[in-house]
Amino acid sequence: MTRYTVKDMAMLSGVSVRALHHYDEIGLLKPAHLGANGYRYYGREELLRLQQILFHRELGLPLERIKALLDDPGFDRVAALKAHRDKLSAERDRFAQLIATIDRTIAQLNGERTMTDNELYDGFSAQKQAQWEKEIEDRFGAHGRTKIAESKANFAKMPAEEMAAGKAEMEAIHAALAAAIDAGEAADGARVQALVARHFAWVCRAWKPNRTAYIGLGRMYTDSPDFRAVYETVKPGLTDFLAEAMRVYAETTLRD
Amino acid sequence: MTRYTVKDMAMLSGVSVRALHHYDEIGLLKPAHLGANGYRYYGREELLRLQQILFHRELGLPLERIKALLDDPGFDRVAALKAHRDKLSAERDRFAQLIATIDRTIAQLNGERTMTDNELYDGFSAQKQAQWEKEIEDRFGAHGRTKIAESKANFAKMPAEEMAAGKAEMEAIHAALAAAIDAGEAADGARVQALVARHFAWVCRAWKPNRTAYIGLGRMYTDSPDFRAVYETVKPGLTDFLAEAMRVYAETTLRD
DNA sequence: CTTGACCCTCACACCACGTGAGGGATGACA
DNA sequence: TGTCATCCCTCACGTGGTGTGAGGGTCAAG
Repeated sequence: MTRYTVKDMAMLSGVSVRALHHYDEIGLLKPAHLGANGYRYYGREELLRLQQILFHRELGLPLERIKALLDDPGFDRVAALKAHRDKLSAERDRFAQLIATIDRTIAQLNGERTMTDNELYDGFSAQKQAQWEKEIEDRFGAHGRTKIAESKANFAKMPAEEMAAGKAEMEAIHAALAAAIDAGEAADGARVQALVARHFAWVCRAWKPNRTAYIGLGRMYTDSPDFRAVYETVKPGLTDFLAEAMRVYAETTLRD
Repeated sequence: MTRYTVKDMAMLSGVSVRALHHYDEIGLLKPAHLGANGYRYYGREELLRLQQILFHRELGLPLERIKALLDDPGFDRVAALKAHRDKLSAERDRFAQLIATIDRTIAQLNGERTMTDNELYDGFSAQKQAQWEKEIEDRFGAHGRTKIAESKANFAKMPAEEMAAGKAEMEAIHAALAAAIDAGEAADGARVQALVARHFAWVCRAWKPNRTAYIGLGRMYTDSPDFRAVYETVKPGLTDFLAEAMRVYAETTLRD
């Protein structure tokens, strides 16, 4: 029977020895056996549990909740792992997207320098237009895919803590917009416009649109069945409401 | 002149009011003006800085470091973006690794489950599980406690005929290479080169490459995300280590 | 002039560990 | 048989980035 010491576990898993002590303290991961010397000895079962713990921790769940999850007798390991897999691959896609955006931004910064010297505005604007269109395609595809994957999974059941930070922000905005609709607020009202500002800021993380671009994004929300499906599940009427609010925001605060 | 209160900033950025207070306290983000009433008022400048802060924070930088970065007058945007890019791609790779690990775990768990139902999977999963245990034993287990170098030497001497399947042989080589990395051995060292010879023999089962072809295979390992994900799951750094070892092997013992 | 939603400053609580002190156990080698 | 390095333990305080009040002032609308 394999017997791992704390150091072994630490090396195998990458967590610190102190963390393992902590997990023992709070009852999250107890050793299989305690030696007469007081040493902690773990087995294969504990190694697997630790792996589970780490996957959950990766997604930002508090240890207490992880404990509750793993100790739940109705806990399905494979299902949990598959859910993890989906979330991780969504996150990976988001990172890939951010990387692409950064690359383009760097290229743009470099291009801007030579542009001031050369004053080749035409080619630049055409290039930028193409770039922008491509960006929307990228963004659109990834966004829609992750969203649909999420709603296809048990979106309603998912605890708030399990949301990744960026997604949580988007969700928060959607929820606030839905609440605004419920409260009968107008799309051009101050509160809604503040939310749209937040939405704009969120979009700007990956891509900074000008006035027409932002309006175009809103129109894309309304015209695309995929997007519409997603938004309408959050709140009926949200799609058109948001697009209209975005139009107002763009026309009052953005430049072309 | 736009004037944002703490709440405005909080809503726009998604940060809590408390966090803004904290950022003020530590000098990371100070308000543009303080009202006679003591209220914090922020402007567009601060909003932009806050976005920068959040971007860095998302990558896990401590606030102190973010402050130092943003306050550095010689702050190079392009360099910062490139650093971002590197970190993001590292994160993306790490996610890819985790995904691969999850897939393997799921396969393992499924194997355990279907084992009772379907005997076809039985041999496969048992083999894989045994292999996994063996790898761990070799590196850290109570059996091979004598010394890593010893068990590795035995491993290296083990004739290929004793291996049940080609897959097992490959996995054994990977495990031994991982152990070599742990032992701090060099890619051009004798032991590692012996392992690469074994790897070369394995490759030759299906296809006999010449010098450049074998080097190219190594480069393919490093360049292909799929390959990289697999190798990095076995041991971080294994991909590049193996490729380098292959290059040395090819240049010293293969012809063109 | 009230009401409710803001704002402020303390100040203590929290999580998931890091860090170090002080001391025992183990095992390879001289 | 000692020696020395490397493990192991507990105890306990420190840290970062907030959350969560308490206690009290400010502001805009009705």
